[in-house]
Amino acid sequence: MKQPTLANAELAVMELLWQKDRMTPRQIREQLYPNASKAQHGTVQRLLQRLEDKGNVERDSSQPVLFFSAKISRQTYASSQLELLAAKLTGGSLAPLITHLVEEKKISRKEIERLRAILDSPQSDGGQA
Amino acid sequence: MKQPTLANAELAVMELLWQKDRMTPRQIREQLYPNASKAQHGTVQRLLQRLEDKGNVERDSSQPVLFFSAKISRQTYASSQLELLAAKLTGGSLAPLITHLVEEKKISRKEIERLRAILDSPQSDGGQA
DNA sequence: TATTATTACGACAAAATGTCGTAATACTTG
DNA sequence: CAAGTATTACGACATTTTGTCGTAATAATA
Repeated sequence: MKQPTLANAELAVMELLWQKDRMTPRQIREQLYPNASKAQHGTVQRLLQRLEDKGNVERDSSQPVLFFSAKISRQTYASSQLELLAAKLTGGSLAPLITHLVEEKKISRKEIERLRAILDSPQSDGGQA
Repeated sequence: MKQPTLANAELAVMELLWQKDRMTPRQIREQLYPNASKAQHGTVQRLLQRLEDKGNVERDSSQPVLFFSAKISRQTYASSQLELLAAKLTGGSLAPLITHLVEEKKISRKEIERLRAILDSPQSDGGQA
């Protein structure tokens, strides 16, 4: 469950997969390297393989061509990174992080309203201690 | 203002400085490497220097011995990392991160109450758009 | 069956990280 | 004051991580 932090190039691949749901290595390469030089085929393959090793991506070999898709959603990844951050810096608690941003007025009123709405929603009544 | 992400060994030093306010390199070494071998003097010095370069730490040379102290508080650093995370993954917005955690019940009720309290506090009414 | 696309995988260069050694400086004490 | 010790600055590596590329093997297609 603890997602390792992804490097930039890896994240760029995930970004694509979060948008298009499933892509072939070729499609990914064309997006990442528009000037599609011959060499970059391997680069993409390499990144995909590493992402697969880390469990962020999964392949579908049932088709004539390979397809890759995100196994971890953007929000799942983002949240796990947030948990990681909290674990490393604030004993796992989010409150200190948010508090500081609020005090420094780094969060807009609109954003605060959104957060309030989230916390007031029904789902937020089921958390375990 | 954009704090670069600190590496583990660097963070370990910051951890000490966040607790003790100011320390000499020697004190830091004794904490980090209890079996104080001769070699580790330089390691600590190196870490301190890098942290200073990154602006996370500052030195006080006015005393007979050097003193280092955190220039960036834990919360400032933590929050800036949170902003970084949001910028990279959710277009700068915190709502999706929190939402997901709430939905997955990764946030305890107690924590939710704390967050509510924060967002309901007076300070949270001054944010810019 | 040639030709081309696809896939797997090894190899590297560059950068970041963690560690150590040493030379220079300051300090202490016999 | 001189010898020894602690302190500091800084350079040098070994390791890891990242980003990139090449090539050999396989599959698809004309």
